[in-house]
Amino acid sequence: MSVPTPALDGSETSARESILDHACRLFAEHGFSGTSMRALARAAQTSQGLIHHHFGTKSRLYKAVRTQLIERLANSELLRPHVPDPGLDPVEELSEAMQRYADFLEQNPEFLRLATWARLEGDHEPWANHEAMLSPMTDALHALQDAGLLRRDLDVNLHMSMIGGIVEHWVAHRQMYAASFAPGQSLTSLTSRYFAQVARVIAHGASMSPESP
Amino acid sequence: MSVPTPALDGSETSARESILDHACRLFAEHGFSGTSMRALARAAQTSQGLIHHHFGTKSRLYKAVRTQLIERLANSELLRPHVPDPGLDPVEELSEAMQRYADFLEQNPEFLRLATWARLEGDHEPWANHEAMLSPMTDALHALQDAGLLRRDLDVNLHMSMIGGIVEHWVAHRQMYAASFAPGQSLTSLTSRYFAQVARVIAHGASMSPESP
DNA sequence: CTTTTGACTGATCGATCGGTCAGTCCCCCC
DNA sequence: GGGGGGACTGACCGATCGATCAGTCAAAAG
Repeated sequence: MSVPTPALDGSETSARESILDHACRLFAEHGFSGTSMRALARAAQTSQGLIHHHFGTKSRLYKAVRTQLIERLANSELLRPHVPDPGLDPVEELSEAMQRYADFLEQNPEFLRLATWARLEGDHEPWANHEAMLSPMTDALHALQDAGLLRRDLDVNLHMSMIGGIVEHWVAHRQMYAASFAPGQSLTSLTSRYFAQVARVIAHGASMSPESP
Repeated sequence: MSVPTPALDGSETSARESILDHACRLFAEHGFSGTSMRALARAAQTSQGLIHHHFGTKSRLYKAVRTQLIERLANSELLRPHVPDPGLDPVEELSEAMQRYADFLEQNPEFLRLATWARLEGDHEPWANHEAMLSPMTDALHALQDAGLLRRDLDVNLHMSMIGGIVEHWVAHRQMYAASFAPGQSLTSLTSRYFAQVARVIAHGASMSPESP
């Protein structure tokens, strides 16, 4: 157990970590049943037996990949408390929050893909502690309600689901959308245009409306 | 070619159609690489050789499934022009439009799943004629803009992407969301609550605002 | 009748799958 | 020096993969 070949001051990646990284990439790319242990061994430049030596079965390796990914998320700056710029417009604030989430998903593309594979493949294992992950965001929305910046007749959980869904859906489908109605255009500029418009609509629609029913 | 065993007045499904239907179900359930020809033959109560006799390779069968699904979509009531209820509030109108889309996706669960599998598996074949599919909806949104019911500074394509993304994301993730923050609650009632709230926010935020910038 | 055509089956192919295992190597401890 | 333990390899196992093929059978064509 413990660290295999006590790690050369951690500067060099061990074979175990290399396997884990390549497994993450391949599982995200081709899914569980689409990734073979032989292909993984070839990618990680090791033998197939060594993978079983370190992780046992393919399913256990898959769980190890998921566990590592959850840890990466827990330590990411995405979940660190965010101090909002006080001089920022609520619309810009929402737009930048969505952009931050989108940036994280872009820079960690395995996240969305692996979560989607898992959902399709009926993997109902605990992917992450959703409540702990989302609670800071729900707290922030509740604070907005208390501050009179968010309509009180809105269910915070549903509102957060909507915003998160918009971001995830865009990141997953942006290439298709860009090719469909903005060919040749920069993907990042289209993305910022998208979030700016979405934030404008949502922030206006969800703010304390001047016309109360 | 033509019809295998001229079809008993079409009342009984031929073996070929049975294979196609079961293939659609299995591909949607387990994906392309997760579905074996043997499992399909077992499900369709036929032999593996017959599948190859009718469809050639597994890939060709997959394409046949997709083609059949596209035809089903083209003939569905979803793409038939919808006459809006003139006495309906814009918020209710939007809410019901989203609910209609969600109902279609619920009643044809293979659609969303197969499209998601295809996207993950890097299937860049033409899934459907997107422009033809979405043009009636973009036309409707343009009409709303001309009628002064939709802000003119909104890109119609982006707005439609947002609404469609919200619906698709909800249908795909509703069980997870329901289990997360509404356990034991009816899924349909939560869904209608969700679309009602989302429509309220979007319709207010996207309508000609009393406060113009 | 005979011939032909196409749906259909079951056995079988080579390749690849996940997983196992004996054996080698090398570092560490006594 | 010697022995124990974990990293690591390559050959190998039975099972399953997609695909093929000879052959059966019934209906249509001649």
